[in-house]
Amino acid sequence: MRSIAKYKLADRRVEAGVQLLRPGEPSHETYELIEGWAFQYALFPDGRRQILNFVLPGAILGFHRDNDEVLTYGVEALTNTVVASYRINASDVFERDLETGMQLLWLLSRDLRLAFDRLASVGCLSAQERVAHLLLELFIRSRMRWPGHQIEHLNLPLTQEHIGDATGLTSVHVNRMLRDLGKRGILEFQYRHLRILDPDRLVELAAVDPYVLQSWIGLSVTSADRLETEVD
Amino acid sequence: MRSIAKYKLADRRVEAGVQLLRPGEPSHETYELIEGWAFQYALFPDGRRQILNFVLPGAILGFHRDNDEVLTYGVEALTNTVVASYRINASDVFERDLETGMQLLWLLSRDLRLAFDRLASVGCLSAQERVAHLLLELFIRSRMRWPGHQIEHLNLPLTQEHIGDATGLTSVHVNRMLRDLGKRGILEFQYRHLRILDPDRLVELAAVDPYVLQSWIGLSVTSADRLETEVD
DNA sequence: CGTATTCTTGACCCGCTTCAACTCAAGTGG
DNA sequence: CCACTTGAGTTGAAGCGGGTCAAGAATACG
Repeated sequence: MRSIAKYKLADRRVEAGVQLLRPGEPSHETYELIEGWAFQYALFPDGRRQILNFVLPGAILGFHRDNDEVLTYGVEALTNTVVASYRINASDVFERDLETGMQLLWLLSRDLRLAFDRLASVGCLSAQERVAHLLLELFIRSRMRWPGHQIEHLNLPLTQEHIGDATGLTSVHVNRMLRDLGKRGILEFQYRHLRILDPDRLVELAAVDPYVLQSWIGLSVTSADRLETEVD
Repeated sequence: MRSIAKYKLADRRVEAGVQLLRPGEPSHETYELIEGWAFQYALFPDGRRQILNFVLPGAILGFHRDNDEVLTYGVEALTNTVVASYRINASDVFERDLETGMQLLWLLSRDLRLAFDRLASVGCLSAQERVAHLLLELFIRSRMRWPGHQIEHLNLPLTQEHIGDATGLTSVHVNRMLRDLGKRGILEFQYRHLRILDPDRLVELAAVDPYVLQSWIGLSVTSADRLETEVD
């Protein structure tokens, strides 16, 4: 993220559970997630919540064309995180700076893909398939982001309630599905710790098209590469 | 769409029901929808289909960063349409052309919002609310696009099966919900013809946050404005 | 330690699906 | 002009997947 760094204001530590952005507020600030996990969500009047996307480092949050645009969804820190603030909007970017624009375009197109995948999952699949689908997605994105860790073994900072809110299920039923998946020897998820037992059956159960899978891997790899340049 | 016009190859007539882009194929061509309706969809091995987005004129379809990228979703013409073909990719755009890049960024961010809205709807709402939500969205987008027509009266080229595939319901149950909505005096939808009977109750039933509604209106208006420049 | 989340499990219930039959409109060709 | 076809809409009956409610167990945390 070399190019966007020009617009940087400050780094900030944000604790788990804190609302980075709230729906209904005007978005004056644009954030980049530097460290940790967060998620974007939509809220309904009756209190129901839909998790729209889980956010890993490198993502840009709250970017809009106009600074006084009102946010229609929120962002909450899932773990303790570090975020960078920027003062930036679309006109700034494109008048001055191609590289940044291209990065934003790439990030947006990745998020759109992920949104489409989850929409397809929630709209078409059974409860068990949806849970499998989500965990597979997070496993792959996380693995590509931090390739150093042990195979088929991963810490996911999620409660079963988060999984429920992301898949359109109740946490009670998520629990049953996780238990089933364990009994069937496909995956285990306990104490925020995911272990893939049978990758092939997981991919099949999650009804993930080979091309979709490839695109997840591809986009995550590219994302990591891209972020490497951030260090220098 | 003045700036993107440089990359234009040809206009093409496409009949209703034709697949503009198929999942699994490499995407050599980028299209702009000029006239008519289309929709983007994901397909599962067992034949289930999720409609991801309904596409109105002005949208860019099949745009990717690499020309040999494989498509993970398809596009089908809903009515007879006219599309323009372009030979273009991300590197082209940004190395040469800011204005086009900005348009693409804007279109992508609009599509992401719509995807998030539908995801929230499918994940959280009841069958009746989902149907109301979808029809309200299409009503507003269509109305903003073609503002000339009669109030609260609109032609939507959808079957109940399309509504079902977009909302994650069966067409049978969509039928029952439409019937209910009619009896309750909220809206009528028959013979591809939508009539809003009680806008206020519709907005409330669809659980559309005022800010979301505002953003739909805002983005559609802006879209129309933007597209106006296409003519000159 | 005690307290608060989170997880787990069972019993019951309801919204939506499934299956199936029938209606209705719009062609199409003899 | 009517018989046949085809796709969409309509309605009912029965079953099931997932929700709801509730109570208890496990784990994290101060």
